[in-house]
Amino acid sequence: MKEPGLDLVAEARRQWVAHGWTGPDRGMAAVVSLMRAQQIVLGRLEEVVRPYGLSYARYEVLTLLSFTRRGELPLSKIGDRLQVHPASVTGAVDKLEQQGLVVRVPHPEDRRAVLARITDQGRRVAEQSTAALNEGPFADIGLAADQAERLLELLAELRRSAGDF
Amino acid sequence: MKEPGLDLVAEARRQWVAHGWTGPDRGMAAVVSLMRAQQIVLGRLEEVVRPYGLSYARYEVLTLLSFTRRGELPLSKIGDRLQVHPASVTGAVDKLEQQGLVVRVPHPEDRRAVLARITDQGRRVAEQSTAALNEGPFADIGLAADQAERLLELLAELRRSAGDF
DNA sequence: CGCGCTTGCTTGGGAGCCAAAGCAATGGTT
DNA sequence: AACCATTGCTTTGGCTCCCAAGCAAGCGCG
Repeated sequence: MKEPGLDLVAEARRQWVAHGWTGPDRGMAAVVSLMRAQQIVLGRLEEVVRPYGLSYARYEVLTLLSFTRRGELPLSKIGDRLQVHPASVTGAVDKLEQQGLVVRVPHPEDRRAVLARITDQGRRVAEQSTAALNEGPFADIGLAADQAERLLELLAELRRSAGDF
Repeated sequence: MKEPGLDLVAEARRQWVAHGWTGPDRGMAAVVSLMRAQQIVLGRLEEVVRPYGLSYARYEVLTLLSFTRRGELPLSKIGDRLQVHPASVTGAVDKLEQQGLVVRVPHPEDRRAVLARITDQGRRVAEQSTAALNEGPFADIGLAADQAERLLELLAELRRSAGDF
């Protein structure tokens, strides 16, 4: 047994209140919950996707490409859509390229830009890993459907108020 | 202006539905929201805490220590409470130690164990950074109080069903 | 007693993210 | 046409997290 039975977030919140920090205690608890939940969920995703030789970050890139008309996108667009730093995109594409799931091709009009294009093998891997995610973590995130929907709304509200869209 | 006005999560969900993946689309959207929200929130926290020479990870360690009776804890306990890998704790304590916010002292009974003890300076930094967080991100996470509370509950439920406690 | 499993920490390596700097190509301005 | 700010990508370096391996100390069992 390694289960302390205690909710660490509730524990932290009690500390906050005990120190007289009532008010911020709610936000603190929400923040800590968020971090922890993300950690758990991401762990699951990585697990599911690993057998396909992917990390979740690279899975996102691959899937994004598979959704585009021509299967290609400038790296900058990838960064925009996925909300990650250009350097991260470079790294992900490097790895995907050396795995043969993507190739870099020059942009036909803008010689500064580079397109990442998904390969046939890349498409196969994208399909398979998506299927695995759809059957696993995406099918059940540990909440009832209406709860998941409500969570989604609250997170959207949080993101909205942070200017995410 | 660089605001596309579009919610990228809603966009992804549309793609899912368009591909006939209805059902998992909800979980997918919830997961992606969660990741994005965490990214946003963590970014805020790092920002607030940086002026004190801390990262959020190290802030957590420091605060945890400040809450204990004697201001010290074996590294293993820190890992348990914060739910992070032992190697991460070693790294965080290394850094805190070289910043003079913490010292390593031998465990009086178990010679394998090492205690991290917060220093006076560490306490000051912990206080100040906590105050900053309490006035900033913790006071307002971008949701009304009842919404934040509801979010907290949903995340707790998610964590619970993942066996987090 | 002593062998062996467990526990506690550290080290080394991989991967991700970000910030800042460098370089090339663009494109608007004068 | 010449200039210079902007854009697109890469590189380097810092930080976090994890895994796996290594080593020391504790503990339990025959």
